Amino acid sequence: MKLEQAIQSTRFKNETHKASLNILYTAWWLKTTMSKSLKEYGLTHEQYNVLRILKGKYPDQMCVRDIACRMIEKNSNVPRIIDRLEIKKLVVRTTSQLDKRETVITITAGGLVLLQATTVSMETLFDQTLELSENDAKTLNLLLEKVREKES
Amino acid sequence: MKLEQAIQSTRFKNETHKASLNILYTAWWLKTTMSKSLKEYGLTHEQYNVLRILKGKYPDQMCVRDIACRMIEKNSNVPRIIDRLEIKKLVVRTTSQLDKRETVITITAGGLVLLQATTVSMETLFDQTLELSENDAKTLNLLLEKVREKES
DNA sequence: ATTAAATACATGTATATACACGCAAAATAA
DNA sequence: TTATTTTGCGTGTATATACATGTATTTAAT
Repeated sequence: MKLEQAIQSTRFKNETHKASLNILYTAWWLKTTMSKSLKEYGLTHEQYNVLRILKGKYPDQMCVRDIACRMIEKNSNVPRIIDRLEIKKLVVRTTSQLDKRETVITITAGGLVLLQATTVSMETLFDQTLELSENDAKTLNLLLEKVREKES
Repeated sequence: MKLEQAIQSTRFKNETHKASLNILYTAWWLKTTMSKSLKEYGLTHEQYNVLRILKGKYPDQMCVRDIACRMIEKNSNVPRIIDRLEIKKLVVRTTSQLDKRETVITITAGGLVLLQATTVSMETLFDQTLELSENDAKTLNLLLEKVREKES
């Protein structure tokens, strides 16, 4: 679907303005599409992101700050996402003995199993849903980084 | 900043996978950047979106459903966003006489003035922050629509 | 005409986002 | 060593997101 149909608007100041709305809309669409699959595993988008980050360092533990700075959405309230993962026994919280201010998080065996299944489902989704050639994707990545060039 | 630095990850399955994360991160960045400016006017991202939609039809009124289907994020809870705009006297709610189920919304004179100032600020932000040529933006728009080709 | 179904909106719940504040521990300065 | 600042995390508040449910009104079916 074209952006014009999606948000029922045809008046854009210029192509850059349209691109901004297009990025926001595409991200919403992508998040929604992913969330539908994640729901089958009882995970939210943010919970999945935290589990993936933990797996990236596994079997090492990570503190909350390290997880937070790797999140896609930087203002995520990581302690509260961990609360929910802990209730589901997907991660374990411990106080660091080296620095007692730090809470260190470990993904559990159950967390790893669930994550593995979920990741397969996500990769299938990307392969089957995103109609991008490797070259198109490369161009897209370059352009998105241009958008953020003046990143603060 | 490159995506790799932003989310401190270098392991992407392929360029398409990286592009997905890049879209999500860029949208977050864009929303955050806009929100900083919007805050000066006491508006959130979603409130600004609703006001712009209302102005697009002004002086006509719009019902909640019409506003909702024009939102960038489709699952927005429009009645509650309108609650907050109404408190700030930026919009007025009335029950439609033609169909008493419908609530019709009108942007107020105050709403129009605030929106005008905010829109100028947003356009300045786009012009000064987004480093995209008209051609780059066009390519980006094409690629994003390719991403959503299999939109449900 | 009466009943059933659909529609438009409001409201409730759980989670997330954005941001502020507070506490305890650690690092630094005096 | 003591005092000050910084850091890491938890928690609180307002708003938003995602979804389910409730209520009134309209439309359609019988």
